Amino acid sequence: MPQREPIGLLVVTVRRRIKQVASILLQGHGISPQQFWTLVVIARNDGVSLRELAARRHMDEPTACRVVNTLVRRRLVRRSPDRADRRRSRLMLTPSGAEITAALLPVEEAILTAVEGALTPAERHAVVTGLRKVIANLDQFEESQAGRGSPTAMVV
Amino acid sequence: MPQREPIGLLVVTVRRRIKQVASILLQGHGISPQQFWTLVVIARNDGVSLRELAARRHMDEPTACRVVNTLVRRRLVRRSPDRADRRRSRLMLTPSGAEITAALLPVEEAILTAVEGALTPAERHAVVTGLRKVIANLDQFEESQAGRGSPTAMVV
DNA sequence: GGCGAACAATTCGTATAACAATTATTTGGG
DNA sequence: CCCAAATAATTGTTATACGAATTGTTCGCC
Repeated sequence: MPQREPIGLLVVTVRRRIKQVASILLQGHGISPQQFWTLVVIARNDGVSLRELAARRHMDEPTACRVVNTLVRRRLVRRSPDRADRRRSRLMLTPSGAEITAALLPVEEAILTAVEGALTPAERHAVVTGLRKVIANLDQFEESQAGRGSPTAMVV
Repeated sequence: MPQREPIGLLVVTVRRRIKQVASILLQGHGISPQQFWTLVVIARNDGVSLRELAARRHMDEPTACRVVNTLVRRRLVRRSPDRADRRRSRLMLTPSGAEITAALLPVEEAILTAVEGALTPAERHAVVTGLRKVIANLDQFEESQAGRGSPTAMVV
């Protein structure tokens, strides 16, 4: 009905639908969507740091840390200490993790198709560039609002 | 700079940024983004049912119910029994709720500008129609996968 | 070499939101 | 008229994710 449906609401809906589709496709695998995406990133980037993992999935580090914890507990992922930097640990799949993930890679493709399959390349491009512009605008807004309430703030 | 960044990831980022901007703009008002959106819907649709409220913000009913609970507890919203149907209750702002919401309506406008302000009408239209297409495609996929008891087909 | 800033990972608390199941009420068919 | 199905609201449980603060480590710089 609403002709002027805000982009924000559409975005919320898209996100929920993707998660639902992922849940359906993952049924019977004993893997949650969150765990699934984490496994895929590690499979494609063997030895990533937690930071990189979080950045690639656009989630924050505490969240990534907790998913990794559960995956480590389930023996699907292991942390290997980084010799060059002892703060860092490198994430990699265990053999059983690699096995499960290999079986799940088609799921990733299916999700991508379910999301973007109906768009022509031009439509897809328009959506991507549009959303990037939205993100840039929101970032700019946040920067312009930064530092409010700070006693040392003097810049207008 | 991934050239083929999936729409799913962009959507996640947009959503988080919107929430962050809303949080910034709501600082000092003692209102969470979730509560804010709920108040705005009730202000614009006096006497809505919980169902309508949930549909308008694209959240499910239990979630809406809980937000309403906290708003009722804070004396910003009240439930008025519907005489025609005793299952239903009509949601409306209390005087203090109306006062607060009136002060917050500019915030809604600011958020909309922060999100969509950088887009030309054509860009905006491309994003909206593209995302609608994505949602339709995901819905279709879910239906084609039916066989699971999830009749929760809410509004689109 | 050592000290303070920056950084990686983590823990903690909490907000948000979905699905499942329950309760109370209304409605429609026989 | 009454019972079965549908409906509106709710509670219960769980997944997901963010912000703040902590800990251990490295780096910049004098």
